[in-house]
Amino acid sequence: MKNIAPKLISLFKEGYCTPQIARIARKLKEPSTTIHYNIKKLEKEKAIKTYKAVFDHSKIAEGFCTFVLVSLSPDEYGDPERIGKDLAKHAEIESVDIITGDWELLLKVRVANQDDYYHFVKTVLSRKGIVKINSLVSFKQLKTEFVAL
Amino acid sequence: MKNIAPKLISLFKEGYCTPQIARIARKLKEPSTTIHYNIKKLEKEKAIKTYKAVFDHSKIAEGFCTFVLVSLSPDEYGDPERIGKDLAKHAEIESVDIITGDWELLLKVRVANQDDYYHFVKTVLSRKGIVKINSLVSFKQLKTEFVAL
DNA sequence: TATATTTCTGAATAAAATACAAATATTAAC
DNA sequence: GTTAATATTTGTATTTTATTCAGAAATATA
Repeated sequence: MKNIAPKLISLFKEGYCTPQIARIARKLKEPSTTIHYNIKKLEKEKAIKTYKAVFDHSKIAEGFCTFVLVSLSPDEYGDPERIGKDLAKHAEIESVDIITGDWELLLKVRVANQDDYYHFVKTVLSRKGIVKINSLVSFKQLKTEFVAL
Repeated sequence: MKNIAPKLISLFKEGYCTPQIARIARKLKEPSTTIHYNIKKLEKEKAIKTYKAVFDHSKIAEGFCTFVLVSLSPDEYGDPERIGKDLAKHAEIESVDIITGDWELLLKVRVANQDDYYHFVKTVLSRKGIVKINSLVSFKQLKTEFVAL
């Protein structure tokens, strides 16, 4: 057994997909070359960043989803981007936003279960620069990445 | 001029994309039929929900992004799913989660600017069932949908 | 060990994407 | 308002890719 699925999931999270030009052409009742031209234009303008898969995370061992409000220490406060970009490297983190209000960062995190989340907090979020976090656990997701579930 | 881009964006938000089997096969150095088999299996298991595009939202008139904490009225409190599913229908809403803690719902919203957001709050979020909201505005997005920006 | 089931893979086929050239439409300059 | 430059649309030809299918190999089950 080659166990290809995990490699596919990893590739599909960020890309390795492509538009279905012929299908779109049929749907919009336009020539496929016209659709092709317009898609390439959007790509050239960098309006489209990538094409990717959306998963049912409960089926790929990522059933536990949380939003994490992060408070930074005074010395990092002025440059949340540095820590944010560092956190963004982790595969468990779906999104990183620098936000207004009482907290500096908002993360969306996906792991398999509560144990794994505890481990994630201990190893990734317990670090210099982060002084406090507040985890909002998602009981149920009704929509993700513009896709209704 | 046919103005095809908006239609493409609309289709690409939820689907109309497909895996690049040949490219993945080259990358993983496996026969393309093997890759094909494994992808179809993931699809059959419903682990993959869809294939879609990820946009640079600032380039498609969705530059203003907020996270909205929502508090429901006591009569809706027991069934946040009803309101949540209703909200999920709106194209401006990227995600809807039912969460733990002081708030019942967490929305991720994308519109063009602050004016449009004000309009969105007035028309979509000012409704029976929602008693209070708290908007966290995203200054800068470092990662979205697992894609670094 | 025998048997069923799943996974892998090459060969043949069907479908789709892309490159190209020409026609049409839009915009800008004067 | 005319002309020139630029952008968009679209058909044809070509290249690339996905898909089907049958059988082999591996794995699981009895």
